[in-house]
Amino acid sequence: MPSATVEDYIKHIYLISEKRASGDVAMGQVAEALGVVPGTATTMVKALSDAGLVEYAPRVGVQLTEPGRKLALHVLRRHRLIEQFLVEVLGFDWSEVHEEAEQMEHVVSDLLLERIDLYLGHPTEDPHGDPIPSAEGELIHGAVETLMECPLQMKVTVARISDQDPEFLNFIAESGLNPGVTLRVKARSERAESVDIDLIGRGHSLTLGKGAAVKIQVRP
Amino acid sequence: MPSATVEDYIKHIYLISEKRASGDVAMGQVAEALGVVPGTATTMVKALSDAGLVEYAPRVGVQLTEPGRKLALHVLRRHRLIEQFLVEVLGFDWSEVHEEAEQMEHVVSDLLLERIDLYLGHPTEDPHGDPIPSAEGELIHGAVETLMECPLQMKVTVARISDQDPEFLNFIAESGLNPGVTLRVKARSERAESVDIDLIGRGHSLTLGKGAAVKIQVRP
DNA sequence: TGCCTTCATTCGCTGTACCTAAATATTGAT
DNA sequence: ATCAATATTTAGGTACAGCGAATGAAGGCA
Repeated sequence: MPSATVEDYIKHIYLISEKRASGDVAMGQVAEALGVVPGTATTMVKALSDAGLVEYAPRVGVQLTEPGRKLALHVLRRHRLIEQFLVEVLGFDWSEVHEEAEQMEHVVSDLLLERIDLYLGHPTEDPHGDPIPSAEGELIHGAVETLMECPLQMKVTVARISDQDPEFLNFIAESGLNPGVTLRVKARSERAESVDIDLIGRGHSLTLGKGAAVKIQVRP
Repeated sequence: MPSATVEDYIKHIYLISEKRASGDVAMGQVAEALGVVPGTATTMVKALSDAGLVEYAPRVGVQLTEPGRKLALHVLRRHRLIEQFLVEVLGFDWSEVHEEAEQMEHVVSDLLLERIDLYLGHPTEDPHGDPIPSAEGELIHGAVETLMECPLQMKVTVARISDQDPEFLNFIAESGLNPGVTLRVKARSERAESVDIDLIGRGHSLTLGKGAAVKIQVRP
């Protein structure tokens, strides 16, 4: 069984490459995501390569192999199902479940995971709107755009908040921007790096900076 | 925060000394319980001693200090609440929860633990009848006797099964000896090392060997 | 009494995962 | 085309938790 460290590396490499869309993930990114110095990441990634979980090209970057991708999705499934369970069943706030799930994802057995999945009725998304991979390693992620990209004036629904920082998530909740809420982007200013949005139903509007807006993903 | 290894050592030292009632726990027992070679146990116990969790007398044995006892009870609380949760909420069989809890007990936060406790309505016993220590480190264990000690013919209730082996627990369940069941010891044979018991209500009786009988604890 | 078995301890070594510091390669700017 | 800044790799070192073998103490028994 892979160690918790190996699972963390694979998971983060997956998450970065999912975001960046380009083939290779730079070692600097890996080190940064894992909170280790670059040298540590290099050593570890070489070990992952020996284990057949990644393909590693020195001074170019790293890329998951098929077994690596399978493992990443499995870890993500554990993480997201745990988060959903903590919120739905044990009354946790969505802003406080990430750290807890981060620990638990490395110890829950497949048996427990499937019981959780069953108990929750096979959910497809976690509390942040992130898709939950199936037990077979399939992942259906609806086409989403950030608030910086979506068409102006169109009625859209918040699908996903791509950040796990409790502070930020609390801010989102206080602003009424939880997944499921519908809104419209009224205006966008490139030079001010801000967007004006209108919360439909709620009748009030607010302005977000670019940094926050790119973390909020919506679908039509 | 203590490592999972430290928690395991402290927990097992507590469990052994609880059973044996004598002051010191021999190093051999510790090594055996942890599944390590004696040398490893010696090294680790010395480290625990430096950390103030145990009192260690070379060639005599080891004993928990007050902080050590606190930690042991805290770990046991985690373990037993998790077991109870898995059985009560997620429909696990009591014979299959031990291994799962063994892993989870090292990662659940205090916050999560108290939510579980609340969800279950502050249970005082786990599925095996083992008492659950309070958050403050108190442990109330009702006076119990094994089937080898309790008075003959007296109506007693199964309180606790002191074994975590799934095979044995399945046997207990199949025999209808789960905690809560009432029975009467009809006869005991010292030379055959066996006891005849009568399941009250169920109307049928069975014979157990000493090895099994000492693991079944009852109260009047 | 002295030996022998049992149990415990010490010692040297392994693997994992991390670090710092130094060396080297790449890239972008002049 | 060269050089400075940035990124990456190598080298050497630490802590933890384990193993196996050699060594040491303690009690039982001839």
